[in-house]
Amino acid sequence: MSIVNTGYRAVPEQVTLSRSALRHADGSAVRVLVVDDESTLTELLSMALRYEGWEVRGASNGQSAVETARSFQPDVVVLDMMLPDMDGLAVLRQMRTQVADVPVLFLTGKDALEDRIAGLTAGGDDYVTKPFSLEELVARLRALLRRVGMTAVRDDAVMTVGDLTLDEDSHEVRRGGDLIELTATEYELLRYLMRNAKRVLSKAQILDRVWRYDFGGQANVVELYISYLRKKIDAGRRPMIHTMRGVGYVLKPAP
Amino acid sequence: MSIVNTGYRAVPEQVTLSRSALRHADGSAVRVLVVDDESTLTELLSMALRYEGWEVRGASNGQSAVETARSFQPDVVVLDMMLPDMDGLAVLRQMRTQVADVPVLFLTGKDALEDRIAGLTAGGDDYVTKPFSLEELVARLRALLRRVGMTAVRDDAVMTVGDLTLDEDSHEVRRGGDLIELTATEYELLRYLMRNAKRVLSKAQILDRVWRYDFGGQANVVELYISYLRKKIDAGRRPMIHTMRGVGYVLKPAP
DNA sequence: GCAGAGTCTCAGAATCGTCTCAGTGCGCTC
DNA sequence: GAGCGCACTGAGACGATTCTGAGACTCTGC
Repeated sequence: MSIVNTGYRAVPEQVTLSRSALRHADGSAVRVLVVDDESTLTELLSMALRYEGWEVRGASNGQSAVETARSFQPDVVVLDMMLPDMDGLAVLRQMRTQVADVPVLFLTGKDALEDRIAGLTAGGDDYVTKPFSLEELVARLRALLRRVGMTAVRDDAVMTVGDLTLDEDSHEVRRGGDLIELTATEYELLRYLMRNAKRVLSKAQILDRVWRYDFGGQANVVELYISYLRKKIDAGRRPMIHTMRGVGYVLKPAP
Repeated sequence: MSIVNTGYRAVPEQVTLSRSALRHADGSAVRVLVVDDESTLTELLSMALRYEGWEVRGASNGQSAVETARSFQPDVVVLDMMLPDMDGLAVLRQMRTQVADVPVLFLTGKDALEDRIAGLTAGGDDYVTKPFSLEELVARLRALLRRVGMTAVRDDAVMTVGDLTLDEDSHEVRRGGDLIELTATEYELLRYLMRNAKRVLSKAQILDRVWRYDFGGQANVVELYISYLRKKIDAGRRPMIHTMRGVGYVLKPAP
């Protein structure tokens, strides 16, 4: 895990996000199969998804991916298109013979090859390009699971905190009825804050989840984007975003 | 233990805080593995954590850390990033092969090296920078354990003493429903007092637990912060913070 | 290739938190 | 009841953190 960087000092943090996991009707945890040959990425993903409360299994090549799919019977698969032994589409095809209709989230490199997977989203699958942010990846997975009807405990496309709502399907954000336009980064930051409403999040945590895993820039982007969000969401209203000096930020319903 | 600080004379102290330890369902104590090559720090930590009622094992290098992890099967690990033989992340990886999913609290030096650990909080692990205060470290450990579902005897994110409540997730403090804003130091001091409600704490004890272990300043900071806290918590109410002249302070429910 | 939007860096300004110092008050002991 | 210490608190210095404006750079769509 020599992945990322940037300079945040540790800061008193709550790392207590025991989030209520998305579940099967019978109460067992969601099962995710992660297939990637970069072991650091697989580790990072596994940790993040376990943290999400899900059960994770990993595979580093197409061969074992197919085998694991058979025995593990995952609810969703994260699949790198670039595997050493097999083409991603071949893996997909074989995997579907083992687990009919599993939704798949493809990981693709930057540009190129886009055409190879164009058409895939038509089948309900989806893809993200590397490097991605963990929040983005998790959001996509949740969307896939939602689509397959893994409705689960109160997992809705619409999130609400006080008079603030965020619709994951339409990307629409409203505060007290007013539509608010956000850029992609602002949106991701807000979603993360909302998913963890009333919980203090350190800048390090925010950076780790909302920014791409290879982000190497200045740490104060977080402050910057918090200030953008405030202008759009809190302007002229009871503030919902609060600074906890030396600790981090919290979003909570205005009193 | 030539670590610590400043000029409080030894003073009649209660060293009897047999606090109800966070436990496994079966009643056995929480197991913590502390890995650091500075033996003074390891000792300081071990004492503090045993005092917490936990079972502690120490290791001074990566090699033995991994071995100890295997045999000891800790519930949580405190791991210095700077070890003589191995990189902290390498230790983490090997340790995880021995004890799947143990949460880890990393210790890092000031800045620098930060790059090696960015991304870690994403998986639910956490870190503190040296020099830290013992209360902060313990709070983080408790948060990690809480997250892993080591729920145990009444260990909640919300603490209550009389009509005073403190929420460790949101950092929210209320007295009789009124929200009270505290600075970071005030908050830590209050948490310590609440964790030891009805117990007299000497200024030396408070200094040792709430201030960083290298604090070298004037001893009357404690008095100062107690007075800040009184203004915010006791103002105009039945006082909860009491001075025991020549002994220390107690926090207890207003009668 | 140009315009516009979005993202990020940098640096200065504003704000806030921490701690020291010193004076005052108050309780305890004799 | 007097005197001595301990405790409390106001003022202010200092340092750290956070905020924000200006601008560079990148990417996209036309």
